[in-house]
Amino acid sequence: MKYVTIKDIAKELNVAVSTVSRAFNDKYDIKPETRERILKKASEMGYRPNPIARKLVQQRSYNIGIIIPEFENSFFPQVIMGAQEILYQHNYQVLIMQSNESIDLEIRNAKTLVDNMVDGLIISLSGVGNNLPYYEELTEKKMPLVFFNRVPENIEASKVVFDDYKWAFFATEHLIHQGFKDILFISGADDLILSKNRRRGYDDAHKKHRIPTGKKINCGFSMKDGVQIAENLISQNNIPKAVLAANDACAIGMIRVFKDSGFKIPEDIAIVGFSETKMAAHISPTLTSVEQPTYEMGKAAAQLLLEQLQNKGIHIPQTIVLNGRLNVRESSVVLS
Amino acid sequence: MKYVTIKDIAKELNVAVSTVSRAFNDKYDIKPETRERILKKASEMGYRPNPIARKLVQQRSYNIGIIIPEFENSFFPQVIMGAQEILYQHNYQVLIMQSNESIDLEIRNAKTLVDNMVDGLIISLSGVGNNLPYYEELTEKKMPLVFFNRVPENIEASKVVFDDYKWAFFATEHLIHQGFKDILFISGADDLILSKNRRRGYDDAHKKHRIPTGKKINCGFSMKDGVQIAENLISQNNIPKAVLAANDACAIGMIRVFKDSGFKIPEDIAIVGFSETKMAAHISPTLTSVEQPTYEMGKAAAQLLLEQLQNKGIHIPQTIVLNGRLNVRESSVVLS
DNA sequence: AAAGTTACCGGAAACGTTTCTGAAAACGTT
DNA sequence: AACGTTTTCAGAAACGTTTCCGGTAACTTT
Repeated sequence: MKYVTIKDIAKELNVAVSTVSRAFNDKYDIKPETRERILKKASEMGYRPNPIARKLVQQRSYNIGIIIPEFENSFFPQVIMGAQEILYQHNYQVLIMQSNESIDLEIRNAKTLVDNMVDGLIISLSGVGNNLPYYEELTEKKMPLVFFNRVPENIEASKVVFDDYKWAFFATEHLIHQGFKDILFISGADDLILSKNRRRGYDDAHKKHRIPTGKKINCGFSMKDGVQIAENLISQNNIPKAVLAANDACAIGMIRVFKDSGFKIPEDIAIVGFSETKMAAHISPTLTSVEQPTYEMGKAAAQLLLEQLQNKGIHIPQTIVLNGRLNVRESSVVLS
Repeated sequence: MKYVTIKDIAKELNVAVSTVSRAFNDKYDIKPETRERILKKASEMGYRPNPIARKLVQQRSYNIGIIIPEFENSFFPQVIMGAQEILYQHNYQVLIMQSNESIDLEIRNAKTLVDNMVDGLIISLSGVGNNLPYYEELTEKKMPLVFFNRVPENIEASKVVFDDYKWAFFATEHLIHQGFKDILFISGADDLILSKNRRRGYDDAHKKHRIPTGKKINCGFSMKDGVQIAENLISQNNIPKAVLAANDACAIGMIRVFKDSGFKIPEDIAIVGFSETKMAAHISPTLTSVEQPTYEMGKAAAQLLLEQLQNKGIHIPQTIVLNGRLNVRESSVVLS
């Protein structure tokens, strides 16, 4: 590829490169006529400024990096759309990288983005481990950082989270109200705050209603995980009365296995999902699920980042907690 | 952010910057000992090479841009995963941008990526329009380009496509075999080759079995589109016996509307989807759908791009056609 | 021991910008 | 007409690399 540069224009018009540069950055002194002349010639020649060169001298890129664990579930894509909407409005470009649920890849992604001089980073963790020291380092170096959804516990950075405690509590209580006693709790890796909060919600709902809690299992957030767990339960002949699943994908995986094995849902086993996907309303039985404001989450994260970008230096980490909703459907309601 | 540079290392060790550079690019002459010395010091100081500076001088970035129309359906994310796998192996980074089904945004995305000196571009079109001249321009300027899935017709570039003709034909024939006559055809915008091919397949299947074709409708690829169409059909009281939908999202949207309105599927209306998603097997009724090798598509696109990157200059555009499979499920089979 | 090779490294230019410094030109003031 | 101000621009340094060119020192060869 051959690019037209500022020098080409300068030569063509017998002006200095600095003058051409000024024409494009109207904050400097330049006669309106020469400015017009340059802009006209530039567009004739098909000139486009080279952001790489600009980054190098300005030491900033107008790029924001977003790192997500996966994009098989529509959750993260939706968050990204929300963030993009806000960031585009402020002339930031968005670079997306996905870590495939691997902490190592996550760090590599973060480093590549930092090396490429992104002005800030929006991150959802693939897990908790040796990535945290690196993020500590970044905050010390004043790199603007916002975590969302899967956030670390002890890092001083802005965060956008969902009120997992509250809605795990409500979802559990809903199952209890429906008369279910032996409720299996499934959540993501134990070191995610998200999992801890849900677990507390689950526990407290049981406490409130003075019934003993059921079994607890950690797993990932994919359909495969749900399938795996359901198969294990069946082979151990240890079937709970109800399940609070890690997310919809997990729930749907379980539903399929149980249905295939002849269990009736919700009569034999009730199921509640999390992070409602579009599918919840379409599968059979329709799935009760906790709905999360994905789009809003992206917007909020972007806004927190913009704040940091604007007040360079002084920055008080904030945590925004978003509310949700429990959509009750067939998978958890026994008509009697 | 303060970065450690090659100069800092040079000063620290009393060597020239060129020597430090050589230490990192082992193709040059450098004494193994000094090389070790430099590498050791560099890692002590936490040096990381600045890709921006490197891009500027090398006029290449080791970045590949991928542009997709949307990522609500899992189709595109899966393709990306496939492409990433190959590209990572060859030390390329992947930058993902999504056009939100807008041609204008698509061009803006392409331009941003080109400005950022990506070495190549993998693209799936949001539509056909004034984006094509720009892609023509890019091919003339020797920018390596690979289109996939939604590809342009008259551009000399490598392409990876699905055998839409064949599988639209088979899917239609399947419906005919099941005894359905009045088959509605739904596909994406008419200017996509993909739509034309499917339409031909649909037409030819009818020709083969000597029955007249049904109505044809163009729409987008989202669930909303399916909902919209189904509602229209119902309000016009013009219900076909079967539907070949643009994709699973569209099919699922229709299924919901029809079910809510009291229609029985497949008895009252049979439905076949396209680009099978994970959901096909989980909704009720389970959805007959044409399965596409998404992951393979990404890999193939990446490989075609790598070829271009390697044989700089001479490059014969290739088109890879991938095969698929029809997964027959409840939504199209009437048990009698 | 002189000449020719080779191994290693320093210096500097280059990539395409921005931005600082200072100078010329135009203008206004007395 | 001399001076001060303002406007407009040219020149050059800088950002962090790579890479070309040339030079010195060491080693081979005769």
